[in-house]
Amino acid sequence: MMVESASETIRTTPSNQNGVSSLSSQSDAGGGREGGSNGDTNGEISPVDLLHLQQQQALQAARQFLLQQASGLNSPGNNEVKQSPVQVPVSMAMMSPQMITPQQMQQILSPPQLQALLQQQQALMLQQVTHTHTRALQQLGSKQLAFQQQLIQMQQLQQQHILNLQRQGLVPLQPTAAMQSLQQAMCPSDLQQLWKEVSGVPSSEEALKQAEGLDLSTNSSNSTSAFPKAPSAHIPLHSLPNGQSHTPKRDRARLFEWISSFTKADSGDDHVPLYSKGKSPFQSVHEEHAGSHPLYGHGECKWPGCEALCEDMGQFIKHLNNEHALDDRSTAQCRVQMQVVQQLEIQLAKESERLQAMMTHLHMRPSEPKPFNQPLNLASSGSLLKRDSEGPSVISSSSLHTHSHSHTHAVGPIRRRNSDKYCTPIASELAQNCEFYKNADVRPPFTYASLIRHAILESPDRQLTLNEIYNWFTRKFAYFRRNTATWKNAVRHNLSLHKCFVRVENVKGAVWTVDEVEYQKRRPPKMTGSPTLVKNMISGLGFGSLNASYQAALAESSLALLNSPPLVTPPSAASLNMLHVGHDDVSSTVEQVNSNGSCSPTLSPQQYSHPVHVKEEPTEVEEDSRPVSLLAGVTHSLPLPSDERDLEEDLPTEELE
DNA sequence: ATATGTCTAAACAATA
DNA sequence: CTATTGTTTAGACATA
Repeated sequence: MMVESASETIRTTPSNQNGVSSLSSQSDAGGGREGGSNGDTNGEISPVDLLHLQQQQALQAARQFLLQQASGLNSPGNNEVKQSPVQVPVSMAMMSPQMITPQQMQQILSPPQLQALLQQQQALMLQQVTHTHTRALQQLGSKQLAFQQQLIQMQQLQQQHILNLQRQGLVPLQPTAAMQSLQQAMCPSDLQQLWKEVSGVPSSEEALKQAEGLDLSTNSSNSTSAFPKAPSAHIPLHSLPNGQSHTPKRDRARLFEWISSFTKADSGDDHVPLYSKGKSPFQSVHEEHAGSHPLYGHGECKWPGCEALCEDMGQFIKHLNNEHALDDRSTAQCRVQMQVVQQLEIQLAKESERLQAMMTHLHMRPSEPKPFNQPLNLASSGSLLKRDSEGPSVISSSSLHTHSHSHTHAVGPIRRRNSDKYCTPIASELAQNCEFYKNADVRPPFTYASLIRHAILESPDRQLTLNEIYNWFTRKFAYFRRNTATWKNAVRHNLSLHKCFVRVENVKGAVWTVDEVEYQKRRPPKMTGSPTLVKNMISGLGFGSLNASYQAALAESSLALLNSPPLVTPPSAASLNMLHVGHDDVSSTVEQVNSNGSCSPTLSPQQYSHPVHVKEEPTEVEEDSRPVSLLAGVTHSLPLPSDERDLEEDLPTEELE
């Protein structure tokens, strides 16, 4: 009862900094609702309606923009503006400083590109001016109108991005009255006319569907197009040896798998709780150039910041393989692009939220389905999820796609380094994607046992009551906010079943602790790190078919592989481990080294000396001698991915929302 | 074919 | 008495 209410609280609390949760969570599975609620019934459009429509259009435009960012593809026709050479800089502008540092930026962007950024700024201003003629739009065909409108909205978004950039001091301050000028340029009557015409074209819902169709098709056809940043797909750049272009074969293979894992376009089955292998075929970067290529357009390479001229596809392919091979730089750029997309998603969410706030302020009812803020809150986006009616819900591929963008890194900066306290793969994975799991209705790729262990180890005293464990689950994972009976039973089952969980009588009741020795003993799934397996696990996280457990174990394995800190396992050894050693070998290697290197809390000497058999005879754990505190301090020296850690350094330990 | 590990479901007892 | 907590068993899956 208490638990239920707790989880309910979490569910309805805006627990992410995107702030969309609380708003969009109200949306139900109202796919059935047909638009129409825009209130343009009698040809009369209130200012509020206009506002709303405008926002919708903006969001739609943003979404399209986003899709193009994601795909890097020139959709035929109408996107000269969006696909201007300054595309990357503009996108970069949207990144928060936490996302990408100026240094990174300079590494990735050539000086000319940075300059282009400034030019973009100028160009935008010019465009804004040109749009003072929006009246003329009325004479245009409706489709053109719609497009123009999208452009306008897009520019609004871009302006905001520029603003962000300015905030970072990356761009000299310039007048950014874009929105105002735009809105001033159009008197209400203009707008009315415009919106009428626009709304005559594709409804926003239709547009959304189209967009999603595009999304999907893009996703499935371009391996480089979408970077769902599958929860565990994180390959720390620093894990690559030296920042050199030379990349050991194995690592190359790893990178390749990582990248191709993004191609997964699997539509989840219903009823399957568990992450399973991506069932989509392995789509390689090489398979997709059947005449066109998302990275090739207008005779030039569309790789962010490249623009190399290529006469034909063949030449482009050659260029692609030569210049954008699988190396650190390319991977870095991939990540950047990933973050670009994520930032766009965030922006989208913010716009959605703003819309909601505006509507609320104007005493509008929460109003009609807002397709655009759905993607950010998949856990409750009924229209995107198959759910509720059939037990465990699974994110549909489209939502997955979006989702992965929006949440994975959406909150990158907010990641809690607290979770990195323990050098386990699950810890770093959770640390990196905690927001993702918190908001996405995706089952985490870990076994119950490992989750429980993590929960316990994460607690200050390394002990939790059952209820606290429950709460941890619901707090950290949207997935565990449903079907409580099932997973709670599983939790209890695991607690009882595994020797590694030790029940300890406490003053205020019983708490559960972890016997790390037992835990380490416990599971040596001899997974021989099959690259394919790993890839599948990564790409298939959480979606698709059944079989939970093993896949979870495998997922953990793959995580161990992918997250194993390079400092601990030297490149050569790492690659060896990767392919020939069981995952636990890797992780335990890590942890052992860590413990030797005085950094692993989990395998500290204290732990080893800790009584193991408490189950039969509950031993009293002396609260004073808890090894925890002593270990906690060490965590900062973890040889973990530094670029990630830096960002988390100054954050409070636990953010509870 | 077997062992292992996991998940789910369920029955049941003890406790708050 | 009810709800929670904890234990145990059993079946299903998947892989080594």
